[in-house]
Amino acid sequence: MENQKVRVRFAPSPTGPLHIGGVRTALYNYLFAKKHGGDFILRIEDTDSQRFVQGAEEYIIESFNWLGISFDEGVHVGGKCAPYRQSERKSVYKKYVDQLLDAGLAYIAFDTPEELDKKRNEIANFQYDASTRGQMRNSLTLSAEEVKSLIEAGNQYVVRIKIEPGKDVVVNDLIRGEVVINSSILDDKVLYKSADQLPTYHMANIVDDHLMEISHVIRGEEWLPSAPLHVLLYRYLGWEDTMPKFAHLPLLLKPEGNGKLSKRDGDRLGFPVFPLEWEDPKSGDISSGYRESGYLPEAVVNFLALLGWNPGTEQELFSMEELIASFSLERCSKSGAKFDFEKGKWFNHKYIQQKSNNEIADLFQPILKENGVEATNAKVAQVVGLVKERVNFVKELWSQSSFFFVAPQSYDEKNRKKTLEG
RNA sequence: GGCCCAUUCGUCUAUCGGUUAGGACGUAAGAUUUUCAUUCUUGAAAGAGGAGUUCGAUUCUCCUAUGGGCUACCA
Repeated sequence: MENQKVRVRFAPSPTGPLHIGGVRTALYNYLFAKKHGGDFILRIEDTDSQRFVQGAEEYIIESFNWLGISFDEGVHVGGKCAPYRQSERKSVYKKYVDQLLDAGLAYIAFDTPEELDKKRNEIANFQYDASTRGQMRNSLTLSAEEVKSLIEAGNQYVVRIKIEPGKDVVVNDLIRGEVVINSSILDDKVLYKSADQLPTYHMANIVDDHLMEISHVIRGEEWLPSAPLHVLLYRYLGWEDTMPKFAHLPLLLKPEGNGKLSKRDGDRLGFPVFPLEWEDPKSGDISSGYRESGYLPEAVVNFLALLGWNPGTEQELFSMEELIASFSLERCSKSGAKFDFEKGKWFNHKYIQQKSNNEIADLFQPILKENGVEATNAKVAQVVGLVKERVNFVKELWSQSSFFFVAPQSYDEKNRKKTLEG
Protein backbone atom coordinates (compact mmCIF):
# COMPACT_ATOMS: atom_id res chain seq x y z
CA MET A 1 0.00 0.00 0.00
CA GLU A 2 2.77 2.43 0.92
CA ASN A 3 4.56 1.82 -2.35
CA GLN A 4 1.42 1.87 -4.38
CA LYS A 5 1.36 4.18 -7.36
CA VAL A 6 -0.53 7.40 -6.75
CA ARG A 7 -3.76 7.42 -8.71
CA VAL A 8 -6.41 10.02 -8.03
CA ARG A 9 -9.62 10.94 -9.75
CA PHE A 10 -12.00 13.81 -10.23
CA ALA A 11 -15.50 12.44 -10.51
CA PRO A 12 -18.09 15.06 -11.35
CA SER A 13 -21.73 14.48 -12.01
CA PRO A 14 -22.87 15.90 -15.36
CA THR A 15 -25.75 17.87 -13.90
CA GLY A 16 -24.72 21.31 -15.11
CA PRO A 17 -21.71 23.56 -15.39
CA LEU A 18 -18.67 22.80 -13.31
CA HIS A 19 -18.75 24.74 -10.07
CA ILE A 20 -15.61 26.68 -9.09
CA GLY A 21 -15.37 24.61 -5.89
CA GLY A 22 -15.23 21.52 -8.07
CA VAL A 23 -12.49 23.14 -10.10
CA ARG A 24 -10.46 23.62 -6.94
CA THR A 25 -11.01 20.00 -5.89
CA ALA A 26 -9.86 18.87 -9.33
CA LEU A 27 -6.85 21.18 -9.17
CA TYR A 28 -5.74 19.77 -5.81
CA ASN A 29 -6.11 16.24 -7.15
CA TYR A 30 -4.09 17.18 -10.21
CA LEU A 31 -1.34 18.84 -8.18
CA PHE A 32 -1.17 15.88 -5.82
CA ALA A 33 -0.96 13.37 -8.68
CA LYS A 34 1.72 15.26 -10.59
CA LYS A 35 3.71 15.95 -7.43
CA HIS A 36 3.94 12.21 -6.83
CA GLY A 37 4.36 11.15 -10.42
CA GLY A 38 0.92 9.61 -10.38
CA ASP A 39 -2.12 9.44 -12.62
CA PHE A 40 -5.09 11.75 -12.73
CA ILE A 41 -8.37 10.33 -13.94
CA LEU A 42 -11.62 11.92 -15.08
CA ARG A 43 -14.61 9.76 -14.31
CA ILE A 44 -18.17 10.82 -15.04
CA GLU A 45 -20.64 9.86 -12.33
CA ASP A 46 -23.89 9.85 -14.22
CA THR A 47 -25.81 7.35 -12.13
CA ASP A 48 -28.72 9.72 -11.72
CA SER A 49 -30.49 9.60 -15.03
CA GLN A 50 -33.03 12.14 -13.74
CA ARG A 51 -30.52 14.91 -13.28
CA PHE A 52 -28.43 14.37 -16.38
CA VAL A 53 -27.87 17.57 -18.34
CA GLN A 54 -26.94 17.59 -22.00
CA GLY A 55 -23.61 19.21 -22.71
CA ALA A 56 -22.35 19.16 -19.15
CA GLU A 57 -19.66 16.58 -19.80
CA GLU A 58 -18.28 18.51 -22.79
CA TYR A 59 -18.34 21.65 -20.69
CA ILE A 60 -16.29 19.98 -17.96
CA ILE A 61 -13.67 18.79 -20.42
CA GLU A 62 -13.42 22.16 -22.12
CA SER A 63 -13.05 23.86 -18.76
CA PHE A 64 -10.03 21.79 -17.81
CA ASN A 65 -8.52 22.33 -21.23
CA TRP A 66 -8.78 26.03 -20.72
CA LEU A 67 -7.33 25.85 -17.22
CA GLY A 68 -4.37 23.75 -18.29
CA ILE A 69 -5.32 20.78 -16.14
CA SER A 70 -4.80 17.55 -18.02
CA PHE A 71 -5.88 13.99 -17.39
CA ASP A 72 -3.99 10.75 -17.87
CA GLU A 73 -7.15 8.70 -18.18
CA GLY A 74 -10.78 9.56 -18.60
CA VAL A 75 -13.88 9.71 -20.74
CA HIS A 76 -12.17 11.92 -23.31
CA VAL A 77 -8.75 10.25 -23.43
CA GLY A 78 -9.51 6.62 -22.64
CA GLY A 79 -7.27 4.42 -20.53
CA LYS A 80 -6.78 0.98 -19.10
CA CYS A 81 -9.88 1.14 -16.87
CA ALA A 82 -12.33 2.23 -19.54
CA PRO A 83 -15.16 2.93 -19.75
CA TYR A 84 -14.98 5.97 -17.48
CA ARG A 85 -18.65 6.83 -17.64
CA GLN A 86 -20.61 5.06 -14.93
CA SER A 87 -23.71 4.68 -17.06
CA GLU A 88 -21.58 2.51 -19.36
CA ARG A 89 -20.45 0.35 -16.47
CA LYS A 90 -23.85 -0.98 -15.42
CA SER A 91 -22.77 -4.58 -15.81
CA VAL A 92 -19.79 -4.29 -13.48
CA TYR A 93 -21.77 -3.04 -10.48
CA LYS A 94 -24.48 -5.69 -10.43
CA LYS A 95 -21.95 -8.38 -9.65
CA TYR A 96 -20.80 -6.65 -6.48
CA VAL A 97 -24.33 -5.85 -5.41
CA ASP A 98 -25.12 -9.56 -5.70
CA GLN A 99 -21.99 -10.37 -3.74
CA LEU A 100 -23.23 -8.24 -0.84
CA LEU A 101 -26.71 -9.74 -1.13
CA ASP A 102 -25.35 -13.28 -1.07
CA ALA A 103 -23.19 -12.51 1.95
CA GLY A 104 -26.19 -11.14 3.82
CA LEU A 105 -24.56 -7.71 4.02
CA ALA A 106 -27.29 -6.09 1.98
CA TYR A 107 -30.96 -6.76 1.39
CA ILE A 108 -33.77 -6.05 -1.01
CA ALA A 109 -36.40 -3.46 -0.07
CA PHE A 110 -39.74 -2.89 -1.75
CA ASP A 111 -40.91 0.20 0.12
CA THR A 112 -42.11 2.79 -2.36
CA PRO A 113 -41.07 6.44 -2.11
CA GLU A 114 -44.64 7.20 -1.02
CA GLU A 115 -44.49 4.65 1.78
CA LEU A 116 -41.19 6.07 2.95
CA ASP A 117 -42.54 9.60 2.92
CA LYS A 118 -45.46 8.45 5.01
CA LYS A 119 -43.15 6.89 7.56
CA ARG A 120 -41.10 10.04 7.74
CA ASN A 121 -44.20 12.05 8.43
CA GLU A 122 -45.45 9.67 11.07
CA ILE A 123 -42.21 9.17 12.93
CA ALA A 124 -39.93 12.06 13.83
CA ASN A 125 -36.34 11.45 12.71
CA PHE A 126 -37.29 8.28 10.92
CA GLN A 127 -34.27 6.44 9.64
CA TYR A 128 -34.16 3.21 7.67
CA ASP A 129 -31.82 1.22 9.91
CA ALA A 130 -31.55 -1.69 12.34
CA SER A 131 -34.22 -0.20 14.56
CA THR A 132 -36.82 0.17 11.81
CA ARG A 133 -36.07 -2.27 9.00
CA GLY A 134 -38.04 -4.98 10.82
CA GLN A 135 -41.22 -2.98 10.20
CA MET A 136 -40.61 -2.42 6.50
CA ARG A 137 -41.27 -4.43 3.38
CA ASN A 138 -37.94 -6.04 2.61
CA SER A 139 -36.22 -9.35 2.17
CA LEU A 140 -35.56 -9.51 5.91
CA THR A 141 -39.25 -9.40 6.82
CA LEU A 142 -40.70 -11.15 3.77
CA SER A 143 -40.26 -14.81 2.94
CA ALA A 144 -38.01 -15.82 0.07
CA GLU A 145 -41.07 -16.84 -1.94
CA GLU A 146 -42.76 -13.50 -1.40
CA VAL A 147 -39.63 -11.63 -2.46
CA LYS A 148 -39.33 -13.78 -5.55
CA SER A 149 -42.94 -13.31 -6.58
CA LEU A 150 -42.86 -9.57 -5.94
CA ILE A 151 -39.86 -9.24 -8.23
CA GLU A 152 -41.40 -11.49 -10.87
CA ALA A 153 -44.60 -9.46 -10.72
CA GLY A 154 -42.52 -6.48 -11.81
CA ASN A 155 -42.35 -4.60 -8.51
CA GLN A 156 -39.46 -2.14 -8.37
CA TYR A 157 -37.03 -2.53 -5.52
CA VAL A 158 -33.80 -1.19 -4.15
CA VAL A 159 -30.86 -2.88 -2.50
CA ARG A 160 -29.89 -1.45 0.86
CA ILE A 161 -26.72 -1.97 2.84
CA LYS A 162 -27.32 -3.72 6.15
CA ILE A 163 -25.55 -1.63 8.74
CA GLU A 164 -24.71 -3.39 11.97
CA PRO A 165 -25.43 -0.92 14.79
CA GLY A 166 -23.27 -0.07 17.75
CA LYS A 167 -19.87 -0.26 16.09
CA ASP A 168 -17.37 2.57 15.97
CA VAL A 169 -16.24 3.23 12.43
CA VAL A 170 -12.91 5.01 12.05
CA VAL A 171 -12.09 7.22 9.10
CA ASN A 172 -8.49 8.30 8.83
CA ASP A 173 -8.45 11.61 7.09
CA LEU A 174 -5.18 13.05 5.81
CA ILE A 175 -6.33 16.56 6.62
CA ARG A 176 -8.50 16.09 9.70
CA GLY A 177 -6.96 13.13 11.43
CA GLU A 178 -9.06 10.38 12.91
CA VAL A 179 -12.82 10.79 12.70
CA VAL A 180 -14.88 8.24 14.62
CA ILE A 181 -18.58 7.68 14.01
CA ASN A 182 -20.84 5.14 15.62
CA SER A 183 -22.58 2.96 13.07
CA SER A 184 -25.90 3.37 14.90
CA ILE A 185 -26.33 6.82 13.41
CA LEU A 186 -25.81 5.50 9.89
CA ASP A 187 -28.84 4.46 7.87
CA ASP A 188 -29.22 1.56 5.49
CA LYS A 189 -28.34 3.52 2.39
CA VAL A 190 -29.68 2.51 -0.97
CA LEU A 191 -26.93 0.95 -3.07
CA TYR A 192 -28.82 -0.05 -6.15
CA LYS A 193 -32.08 0.78 -7.89
CA SER A 194 -33.89 -1.79 -9.98
CA ALA A 195 -35.77 0.92 -11.85
CA ASP A 196 -32.77 2.06 -13.88
CA GLN A 197 -30.50 -0.85 -12.99
CA LEU A 198 -27.90 1.56 -11.73
CA PRO A 199 -26.09 1.76 -8.41
CA THR A 200 -26.28 4.94 -6.36
CA TYR A 201 -23.30 7.17 -5.90
CA HIS A 202 -21.96 5.33 -2.88
CA MET A 203 -21.81 1.90 -4.46
CA ALA A 204 -20.56 3.03 -7.85
CA ASN A 205 -17.94 5.21 -6.25
CA ILE A 206 -16.46 2.45 -4.12
CA VAL A 207 -16.52 -0.15 -6.88
CA ASP A 208 -14.92 2.18 -9.41
CA ASP A 209 -12.31 3.53 -7.05
CA HIS A 210 -11.32 -0.03 -6.26
CA LEU A 211 -11.32 -1.22 -9.86
CA MET A 212 -9.46 1.88 -11.03
CA GLU A 213 -6.88 1.39 -8.28
CA ILE A 214 -7.41 4.79 -6.79
CA SER A 215 -4.87 5.45 -4.04
CA HIS A 216 -6.19 8.71 -2.61
CA VAL A 217 -9.68 10.12 -2.51
CA ILE A 218 -9.42 13.89 -2.35
CA ARG A 219 -12.85 15.47 -2.27
CA GLY A 220 -14.96 18.18 -0.65
CA GLU A 221 -15.91 18.19 3.00
CA GLU A 222 -19.53 17.59 2.13
CA TRP A 223 -18.54 13.93 1.75
CA LEU A 224 -17.14 13.55 5.22
CA PRO A 225 -20.44 12.37 6.75
CA SER A 226 -20.68 9.54 4.24
CA ALA A 227 -17.05 8.49 4.57
CA PRO A 228 -17.88 5.94 7.33
CA LEU A 229 -20.38 4.33 4.97
CA HIS A 230 -17.67 4.12 2.36
CA VAL A 231 -15.24 2.54 4.81
CA LEU A 232 -17.92 -0.03 5.65
CA LEU A 233 -18.49 -0.75 1.98
CA TYR A 234 -14.79 -1.43 1.44
CA ARG A 235 -14.92 -3.77 4.44
CA TYR A 236 -18.08 -5.55 3.26
CA LEU A 237 -16.62 -6.02 -0.20
CA GLY A 238 -13.39 -7.38 1.24
CA TRP A 239 -11.25 -4.54 -0.06
CA GLU A 240 -10.27 -2.85 3.16
CA ASP A 241 -6.57 -3.65 2.77
CA THR A 242 -6.37 -1.66 -0.46
CA MET A 243 -8.79 1.06 0.57
CA PRO A 244 -7.69 4.49 -0.66
CA LYS A 245 -6.62 7.15 1.79
CA PHE A 246 -9.09 9.96 2.32
CA ALA A 247 -8.62 13.70 2.37
CA HIS A 248 -11.63 15.98 2.81
CA LEU A 249 -11.08 19.51 1.63
CA PRO A 250 -12.65 22.54 3.30
CA LEU A 251 -15.51 24.13 1.40
CA LEU A 252 -15.62 27.41 -0.52
CA LEU A 253 -18.06 29.74 1.22
CA LYS A 254 -20.08 32.73 0.09
CA PRO A 255 -18.09 35.99 0.29
CA GLU A 256 -20.84 37.52 2.39
CA GLY A 257 -23.55 36.06 4.55
CA ASN A 258 -23.90 32.39 5.29
CA GLY A 259 -23.54 29.15 3.48
CA LYS A 260 -21.37 27.50 0.93
CA LEU A 261 -20.79 29.12 -2.39
CA SER A 262 -23.62 28.17 -4.69
CA LYS A 263 -24.42 28.41 -8.34
CA ARG A 264 -26.72 31.33 -7.74
CA ASP A 265 -24.15 33.52 -5.97
CA GLY A 266 -22.07 34.40 -8.96
CA ASP A 267 -24.20 36.72 -10.95
CA ARG A 268 -25.85 38.12 -7.85
CA LEU A 269 -22.50 39.30 -6.49
CA GLY A 270 -20.93 40.24 -9.77
CA PHE A 271 -18.32 37.57 -10.25
CA PRO A 272 -18.39 34.19 -11.99
CA VAL A 273 -18.66 30.89 -10.16
CA PHE A 274 -18.05 28.87 -13.28
CA PRO A 275 -14.87 28.53 -15.33
CA LEU A 276 -16.70 29.00 -18.64
CA GLU A 277 -19.90 30.70 -19.61
CA TRP A 278 -22.84 28.32 -19.50
CA GLU A 279 -26.22 28.45 -21.14
CA ASP A 280 -28.79 26.29 -19.46
CA PRO A 281 -30.24 24.07 -22.18
CA LYS A 282 -33.72 24.14 -20.63
CA SER A 283 -34.22 27.66 -19.34
CA GLY A 284 -31.77 29.39 -21.66
CA ASP A 285 -30.35 31.25 -18.65
CA ILE A 286 -26.76 32.31 -19.08
CA SER A 287 -24.24 32.14 -16.25
CA SER A 288 -21.00 34.02 -16.70
CA GLY A 289 -17.64 32.30 -16.74
CA TYR A 290 -14.11 33.27 -15.80
CA ARG A 291 -12.89 32.86 -19.32
CA GLU A 292 -15.53 35.15 -20.83
CA SER A 293 -15.08 37.65 -18.01
CA GLY A 294 -11.48 38.16 -19.02
CA TYR A 295 -9.64 36.15 -16.43
CA LEU A 296 -6.46 34.41 -17.44
CA PRO A 297 -6.48 30.70 -16.63
CA GLU A 298 -3.16 31.02 -14.81
CA ALA A 299 -4.69 33.62 -12.51
CA VAL A 300 -7.72 31.46 -11.75
CA VAL A 301 -5.51 28.46 -10.99
CA ASN A 302 -3.17 30.49 -8.79
CA PHE A 303 -6.04 32.11 -6.91
CA LEU A 304 -7.85 28.82 -6.36
CA ALA A 305 -4.70 27.03 -5.25
CA LEU A 306 -4.28 29.46 -2.37
CA LEU A 307 -7.86 29.10 -1.19
CA GLY A 308 -7.45 26.30 1.30
CA TRP A 309 -3.77 25.61 0.83
CA ASN A 310 -0.62 27.60 1.44
CA PRO A 311 3.04 26.85 0.80
CA GLY A 312 4.24 27.88 4.24
CA THR A 313 6.35 30.59 2.64
CA GLU A 314 5.41 34.09 1.61
CA GLN A 315 5.33 33.29 -2.07
CA GLU A 316 1.95 34.03 -3.66
CA LEU A 317 2.57 33.91 -7.37
CA PHE A 318 2.92 30.37 -8.62
CA SER A 319 3.15 28.80 -12.03
CA MET A 320 1.52 25.40 -12.39
CA GLU A 321 4.97 23.78 -12.19
CA GLU A 322 5.73 25.61 -8.97
CA LEU A 323 2.38 24.60 -7.52
CA ILE A 324 3.09 20.97 -8.34
CA ALA A 325 6.48 21.21 -6.68
CA SER A 326 5.15 22.85 -3.50
CA PHE A 327 1.78 21.21 -3.03
CA SER A 328 1.05 18.96 -0.10
CA LEU A 329 -2.10 17.76 1.62
CA GLU A 330 -0.51 18.47 5.01
CA ARG A 331 -0.62 22.18 4.27
CA CYS A 332 -4.31 22.23 3.40
CA SER A 333 -6.42 24.10 5.92
CA LYS A 334 -9.35 22.61 7.76
CA SER A 335 -11.80 25.46 7.75
CA GLY A 336 -13.91 26.79 4.91
CA ALA A 337 -12.66 29.76 2.91
CA LYS A 338 -14.85 32.67 1.96
CA PHE A 339 -14.55 33.28 -1.73
CA ASP A 340 -13.00 36.74 -1.99
CA PHE A 341 -12.91 37.63 -5.67
CA GLU A 342 -11.11 40.94 -4.97
CA LYS A 343 -7.94 38.96 -4.60
CA GLY A 344 -8.75 37.14 -7.80
CA LYS A 345 -8.69 40.48 -9.61
CA TRP A 346 -5.27 41.20 -8.18
CA PHE A 347 -3.95 37.88 -9.43
CA ASN A 348 -5.33 38.63 -12.86
CA HIS A 349 -3.63 42.01 -12.85
CA LYS A 350 -0.34 40.38 -11.91
CA TYR A 351 -0.60 37.81 -14.67
CA ILE A 352 -1.44 40.41 -17.28
CA GLN A 353 1.75 42.28 -16.35
CA GLN A 354 3.70 39.05 -16.48
CA LYS A 355 2.53 38.01 -19.94
CA SER A 356 4.22 39.36 -23.03
CA ASN A 357 2.60 42.19 -24.95
CA ASN A 358 2.12 39.85 -27.87
CA GLU A 359 0.19 37.34 -25.82
CA ILE A 360 -2.06 40.03 -24.41
CA ALA A 361 -2.46 41.48 -27.90
CA ASP A 362 -3.84 38.14 -29.08
CA LEU A 363 -6.45 38.24 -26.34
CA PHE A 364 -7.21 41.89 -27.08
CA GLN A 365 -7.75 41.46 -30.82
CA PRO A 366 -11.29 40.03 -30.55
CA ILE A 367 -12.32 43.04 -28.47
CA LEU A 368 -10.82 45.41 -31.03
CA LYS A 369 -12.75 43.65 -33.77
CA GLU A 370 -15.97 44.08 -31.81
CA ASN A 371 -15.28 47.79 -31.86
CA GLY A 372 -14.61 47.76 -35.54
CA VAL A 373 -10.86 48.16 -35.29
CA GLU A 374 -8.43 46.39 -37.62
CA ALA A 375 -4.82 46.60 -36.55
CA THR A 376 -1.69 44.52 -36.92
CA ASN A 377 -0.59 42.47 -33.98
CA ALA A 378 2.63 44.44 -33.81
CA LYS A 379 0.77 47.68 -33.36
CA VAL A 380 -1.66 46.23 -30.86
CA ALA A 381 1.21 44.79 -28.85
CA GLN A 382 2.85 48.20 -28.81
CA VAL A 383 -0.31 49.81 -27.47
CA VAL A 384 -0.77 47.00 -24.93
CA GLY A 385 2.71 47.67 -23.63
CA LEU A 386 1.78 51.28 -23.03
CA VAL A 387 -1.39 50.72 -21.06
CA LYS A 388 -1.49 47.19 -19.67
CA GLU A 389 -0.24 48.15 -16.25
CA ARG A 390 -3.42 50.13 -15.75
CA VAL A 391 -5.83 47.23 -16.10
CA ASN A 392 -7.04 44.19 -14.21
CA PHE A 393 -8.77 42.65 -17.20
CA VAL A 394 -8.01 42.45 -20.90
CA LYS A 395 -11.36 44.00 -21.74
CA GLU A 396 -10.42 47.15 -19.80
CA LEU A 397 -7.68 47.69 -22.36
CA TRP A 398 -10.25 49.14 -24.73
CA SER A 399 -11.33 52.02 -22.54
CA GLN A 400 -7.68 52.73 -21.80
CA SER A 401 -6.45 52.68 -25.35
CA SER A 402 -9.33 53.30 -27.75
CA PHE A 403 -7.89 56.72 -28.65
CA PHE A 404 -4.92 55.01 -30.23
CA PHE A 405 -7.24 53.42 -32.74
CA VAL A 406 -10.14 55.81 -33.08
CA ALA A 407 -9.93 59.61 -33.01
CA PRO A 408 -11.67 61.04 -29.93
CA GLN A 409 -15.12 62.50 -30.59
CA SER A 410 -14.76 65.10 -27.85
CA TYR A 411 -12.15 66.48 -25.53
CA ASP A 412 -11.92 68.32 -22.27
CA GLU A 413 -11.26 72.00 -22.82
CA LYS A 414 -9.31 72.37 -19.60
CA ASN A 415 -6.86 69.65 -20.55
CA ARG A 416 -6.32 71.15 -23.99
CA LYS A 417 -5.42 74.49 -22.50
CA LYS A 418 -3.08 72.86 -20.01
CA THR A 419 -1.29 70.96 -22.73
CA LEU A 420 -0.83 74.04 -24.91
CA GLU A 421 0.52 76.06 -22.03
CA GLY A 422 2.70 73.23 -20.75
C1' G B 1 -33.90 17.97 16.00
C1' G B 2 -29.59 14.28 15.38
C1' C B 3 -24.52 13.48 13.79
C1' C B 4 -19.86 15.32 12.00
C1' C B 5 -16.25 19.24 10.94
C1' A B 6 -14.31 23.89 12.00
C1' U B 7 -13.05 28.89 14.75
C1' U B 8 -5.99 34.16 14.26
C1' C B 9 -6.79 41.33 11.21
C1' G B 10 -12.94 42.90 6.85
C1' U B 11 -10.88 38.52 3.47
C1' C B 12 -7.04 34.44 2.34
C1' U B 13 -3.53 32.83 5.71
C1' A B 14 1.70 32.01 8.80
C1' U B 15 2.66 30.40 13.84
C1' C B 16 3.81 23.04 14.91
C1' G B 17 3.99 26.04 24.37
C1' G B 18 7.89 31.25 25.24
C1' U B 19 7.11 35.99 18.72
C1' U B 20 6.90 43.55 19.24
C1' A B 21 1.35 37.43 16.57
C1' G B 22 4.25 37.67 10.24
C1' G B 23 2.64 38.15 4.92
C1' A B 24 -0.92 39.14 0.99
C1' C B 25 -5.76 41.32 -0.86
C1' G B 26 -8.70 45.30 0.44
C1' U B 27 -8.43 49.94 3.13
C1' A B 28 -6.12 54.93 5.08
C1' A B 29 -2.15 58.57 4.63
C1' G B 30 2.16 60.25 2.06
C1' A B 31 5.82 60.26 -2.16
C1' U B 32 6.22 59.77 -7.55
C1' U B 33 2.97 60.82 -11.82
C1' U B 34 0.08 67.27 -15.80
C1' U B 35 -4.68 63.88 -14.53
C1' C B 36 -5.81 58.75 -13.69
C1' A B 37 -3.42 54.14 -13.18
C1' U B 38 1.20 51.90 -11.92
C1' U B 39 5.18 51.91 -8.36
C1' C B 40 7.24 52.98 -3.48
C1' U B 41 6.85 54.25 1.87
C1' U B 42 4.03 54.29 6.19
C1' G B 43 -0.45 53.27 9.14
C1' A B 44 -4.95 51.11 11.12
C1' A B 45 -6.59 46.16 11.61
C1' A B 46 -6.82 39.53 14.66
C1' G B 47 -6.11 34.83 18.56
C1' A B 48 -15.01 33.92 19.95
C1' G B 49 -16.02 33.33 25.51
C1' G B 50 -15.13 30.46 29.94
C1' A B 51 -12.69 26.69 32.69
C1' G B 52 -8.52 23.67 33.16
C1' U B 53 -3.10 21.38 32.07
C1' U B 54 1.63 24.14 32.46
C1' C B 55 6.70 28.13 35.17
C1' G B 56 4.27 29.93 30.65
C1' A B 57 -0.95 29.25 26.32
C1' U B 58 -3.11 31.68 19.88
C1' U B 59 -0.89 26.77 20.16
C1' C B 60 -2.95 20.94 24.42
C1' U B 61 -7.96 19.24 26.99
C1' C B 62 -13.10 20.22 28.23
C1' C B 63 -17.57 23.26 28.14
C1' U B 64 -20.34 27.16 25.78
C1' A B 65 -21.11 30.19 21.60
C1' U B 66 -20.79 30.89 16.52
C1' G B 67 -20.03 29.23 11.49
C1' G B 68 -20.23 25.19 8.04
C1' G B 69 -21.61 20.32 6.22
C1' C B 70 -24.64 15.95 6.17
C1' U B 71 -29.23 13.89 7.51
C1' A B 72 -32.96 11.27 -0.52
C1' C B 73 -34.39 5.35 -4.67
C1' C B 74 -28.85 13.51 -5.70
C1' A B 75 -24.14 13.47 -6.27
